[in-house]
Amino acid sequence: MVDPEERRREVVDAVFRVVARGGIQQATLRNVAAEAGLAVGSVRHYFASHRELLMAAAREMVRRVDVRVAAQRERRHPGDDLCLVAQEVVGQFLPLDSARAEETAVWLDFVAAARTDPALGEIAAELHDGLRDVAGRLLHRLGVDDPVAVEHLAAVLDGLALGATLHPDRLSPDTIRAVLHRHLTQLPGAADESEDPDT
Amino acid sequence: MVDPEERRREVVDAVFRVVARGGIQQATLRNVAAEAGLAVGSVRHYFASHRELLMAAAREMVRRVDVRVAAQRERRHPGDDLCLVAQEVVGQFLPLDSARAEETAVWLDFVAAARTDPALGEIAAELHDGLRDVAGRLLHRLGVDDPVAVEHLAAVLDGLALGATLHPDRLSPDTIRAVLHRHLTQLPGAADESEDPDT
DNA sequence: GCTTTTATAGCACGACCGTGCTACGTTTTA
DNA sequence: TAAAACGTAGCACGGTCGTGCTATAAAAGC
Repeated sequence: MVDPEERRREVVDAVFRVVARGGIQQATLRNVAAEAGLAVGSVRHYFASHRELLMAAAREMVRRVDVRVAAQRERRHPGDDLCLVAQEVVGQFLPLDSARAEETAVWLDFVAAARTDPALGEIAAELHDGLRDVAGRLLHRLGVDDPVAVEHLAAVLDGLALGATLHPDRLSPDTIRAVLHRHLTQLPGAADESEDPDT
Repeated sequence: MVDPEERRREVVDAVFRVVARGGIQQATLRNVAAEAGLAVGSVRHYFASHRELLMAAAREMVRRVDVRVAAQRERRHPGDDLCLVAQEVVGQFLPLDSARAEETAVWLDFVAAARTDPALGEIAAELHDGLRDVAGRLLHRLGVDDPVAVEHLAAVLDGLALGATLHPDRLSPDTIRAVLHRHLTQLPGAADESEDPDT
């Protein structure tokens, strides 16, 4: 009758809502089941354990980011201003609207939990690698190939996400955009051509 | 004959160790008491409730950062290379050695928890304001007064702390220093800082 | 038809939690 | 010296948690 795949997604969505509202420690089976409108036993029919539920949610987070990056890659055009494109791409990871603010909040809780949870840590590492990959590709297109620059940009993105999630009143979307613009326009070697003929 | 002040500090230290090892959700009264070598009732003699214990720990975190900043301010000399001084000051907030790595890990858990805990949130806001204050003062000394630059530097610091805490194997202290150096030497409007101590 | 699998729900157990309360030496005070 | 305060410890209660297990109705397969 019901698509198991969809039920799982519904439950994972419930996890996201619960975590966004009350933190990851509130993501108990009972709370998630109530949020999803199910009984605890029903949730456990789809997720064998609490841990598995949380890992599924983490993986879904990774998937959503991947989808977003792919969509952004589709949308770009060769004639666009590279710097503007870059801002849009990295903006996908930042809480510039309420939907992404919620996602970022969940992200923060998960990565913090990942520090002391090896299983989650693996997934968090995937997330971070993905971010660095995007940053690296972006910088390469801008003519910057310094690996330090990649870490630099990644740090700015993480820092902005963290700051805006923790203190949204002091780090508005406009300020985020300003910092982003500042960072991208100050890249050295962006205008001149230090082309690498290896690719 | 024990100094109550010192007992409290010992217990708070135990909190830090427990959080660093297993995350903030492991900082239960029982775990902290065991780590401190006390009974639960004894801990509760100094901290009326679990919440109060955690808030005391958070406040102690703020205090330590303040102490560190003050100490750094003492140490600087007028003739020093401003950029190097800046790196040292700002490095006080980053996990460049194991002690600070532990502190940063605890910091991450606390600020993540602060998102959904108003009491902790207030303390976390203090922390963030302090960081921005230091960043602003530093940039001012370097001849930069752009408020966006302050947010930019603060974001880099937060991002580096987060990245190094979550993935210490991929973001080594050397890399952190490189990113920091990169950020500080690329500041626009900063006078050329190399070997000209008498300005 | 009948049987097997699936979806949903609920109960009960053991573990851990914060906390109110009491007990009992030891130190300080009057 | 008697009394009050302090430091330390522990018990017990009510609550929440994950989870093993069972029940039951609906769907799927034969």
